[in-house]
Amino acid sequence: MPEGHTVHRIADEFNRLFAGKPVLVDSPQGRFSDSRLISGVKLDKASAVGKQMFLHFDGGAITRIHLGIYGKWRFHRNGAPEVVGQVRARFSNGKNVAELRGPTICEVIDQEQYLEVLERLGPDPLNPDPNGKERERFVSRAANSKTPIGLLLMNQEVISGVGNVYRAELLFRARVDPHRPGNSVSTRKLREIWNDSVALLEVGVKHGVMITRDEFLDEDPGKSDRNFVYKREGQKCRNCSKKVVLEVIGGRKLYRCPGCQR
DNA sequence: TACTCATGAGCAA
DNA sequence: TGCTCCTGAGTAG
Repeated sequence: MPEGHTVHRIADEFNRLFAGKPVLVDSPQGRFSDSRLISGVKLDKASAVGKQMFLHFDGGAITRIHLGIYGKWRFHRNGAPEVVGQVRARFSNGKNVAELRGPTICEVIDQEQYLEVLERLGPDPLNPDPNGKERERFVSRAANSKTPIGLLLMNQEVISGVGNVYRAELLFRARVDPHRPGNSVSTRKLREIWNDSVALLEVGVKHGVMITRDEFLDEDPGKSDRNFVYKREGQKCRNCSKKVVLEVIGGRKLYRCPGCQR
């Protein structure tokens, strides 16, 4: 499930399995011809910003990967199995293998292009923010926009790493109507949303699933009990018993409680 | 087996 | 706003 927490977990796994050694890279499907530029080169480290992962290779080349809605990674820790299906890219060091399927973006870029990508991305709640500067970047961008807060949270230039599930859950937890323009939400409330996103995404990194109900933050209760409103249209709100509604905003499904989020 | 849907985002109109 | 990219899981029959 590729919201930001997944991408950070994958970057961590890449660092564990591949960092510090040469990596062989190929493209069984043939659609990642840039693989020849990095195959056999040492991987310095993997990093993640929002929903994008970057593999930094010795010599400066960087592989940028964005899973999009379909993309998936599969890791094998005991050698390379036979390729099954459409594998865009395969990373291997003899012992460990990572297979990438269906990404929106898989390309090799240079330092300059890397900085351009970072420039466009908003603050990531999962990255260190010792002085609160990243939080204030988010607050400032949201508080100066007339765009509905429900759309702002999906905009990776405003906050990176939040997707459709966390968007719905963060707004429910903050009791904010997704239709409210960003500039009508108090900065105090925006800070609360940011702080909550940090907490929830960290739980997501820990468990590998998106748990948003306080009573289950330490243990996954299973798919049907993890969330307040996401994919619960027509069911009773867990807080006020009104029925959760589903509407489409910006082409994406938005779940909210009409009782709690006025 | 066939069909529908999805955690994303760029682009044209 | 709607279309498109592209893959796989879930579901209906």
